[in-house]
Amino acid sequence: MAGYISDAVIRRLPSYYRHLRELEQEGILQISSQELGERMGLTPSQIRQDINTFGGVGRQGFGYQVQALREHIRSTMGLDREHRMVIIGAGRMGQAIANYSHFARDGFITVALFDIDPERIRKGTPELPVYPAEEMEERLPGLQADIGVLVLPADAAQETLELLYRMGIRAVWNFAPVDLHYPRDMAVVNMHLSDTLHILSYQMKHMES
Amino acid sequence: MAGYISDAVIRRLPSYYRHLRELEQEGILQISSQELGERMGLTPSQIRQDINTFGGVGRQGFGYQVQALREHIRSTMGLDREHRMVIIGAGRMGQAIANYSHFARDGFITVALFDIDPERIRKGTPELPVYPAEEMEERLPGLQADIGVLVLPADAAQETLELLYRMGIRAVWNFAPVDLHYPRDMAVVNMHLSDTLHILSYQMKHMES
DNA sequence: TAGATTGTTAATCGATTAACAATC
DNA sequence: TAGATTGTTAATCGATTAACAATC
Repeated sequence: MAGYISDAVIRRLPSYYRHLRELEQEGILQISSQELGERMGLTPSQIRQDINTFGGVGRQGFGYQVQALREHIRSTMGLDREHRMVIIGAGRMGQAIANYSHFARDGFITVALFDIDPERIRKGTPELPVYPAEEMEERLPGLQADIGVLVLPADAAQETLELLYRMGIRAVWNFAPVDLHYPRDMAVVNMHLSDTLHILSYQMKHMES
Repeated sequence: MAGYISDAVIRRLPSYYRHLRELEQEGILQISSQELGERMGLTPSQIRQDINTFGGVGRQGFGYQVQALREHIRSTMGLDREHRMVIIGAGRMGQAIANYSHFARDGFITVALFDIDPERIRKGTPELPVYPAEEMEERLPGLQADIGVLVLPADAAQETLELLYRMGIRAVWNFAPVDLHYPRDMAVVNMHLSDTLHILSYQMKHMES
């Protein structure tokens, strides 16, 4: 009976995971909330609160075991199993995502891409096939994918999400610059590239020179 | 004298901008906080609070003028001027960012890429040159760039940021999976792809099936 | 044991929501 | 004018920080 974890904490989970992985690589075995806080830019108090909400494993007087904590967060995030992605849109960005090795390291493997452009379809390889978008219905069942990645024009995103849903896919990683509507039993996270660039622009403009 | 805008509001600015642009394309001239809230998934109350903190321009009894509001947000975010980006790392992802047309539409143009791989350097074109990383110091002044985009391995990101800073660049868009340290007169936003994928994984695992 | 650091409760802070008077 | 909807103040909610007793 894992307790409720607030959204704010969930958004920090990947950061914890990343920093603990770094610590592990540096050969650091245990760390206090004080030190971890300094590295992550959080207060020690918040570190302890966070770790407790997701079932932390600290030890008074010593701190936290780096490896144990990382393993715990890893399984909390469901990274202890493999995820199979299909990418809809095989342009430069779609191909870049398909080939980005960091995802594979965490168990996210791309099993296929889809596109409407014959040129892009021709560029598929046996390991990373690019199928015609019109074959999605017939191909998806065999691919056993659980994540759909939308890397296509904004106006095609909504209908594609709906098709993925009908085909049983319940998770979408959306790179199209639109906010999608989706059923409650679906998980969607957005990767709005332009949005973060716009925030950067804002910060540049309002900098304490 | 533009008042203080909280971080929470700043993070929503791009979303306002995106939705207002959509409304404009649909030919909608004015909208109430009620309707805009429905589209954006926010309460009318929050819409009004937000718009007021960034100097909104509503009219009692009618609502907000779509175009005027969009223009206002556009200039608030500093999108009324051109930004010149240099991309450090010309792999698939770096090239995908360089060629992503949406950024250009908002005035973010890529003026050059840098890389250490001769193969990638050779693939540069006159419009999108890929220079050797070792030439950064000599080339950057002439490029007149104001944004550095880091699309390189995590262990090279920090030193590259520092080099960019020395060369006068005060804004960094970071795709490397590390948290960087930077001076207070620098703006950095992170695009941690893996982080959002991990959040998706969490949500898949904890779904109300 | 004594010292250090967690786990946890209480206090504070900030952001969101509700309510309603102002006004177009 | 009457109706609608904003602008803004007050109430609520949630997240962060502070404090300290528990305990390794």
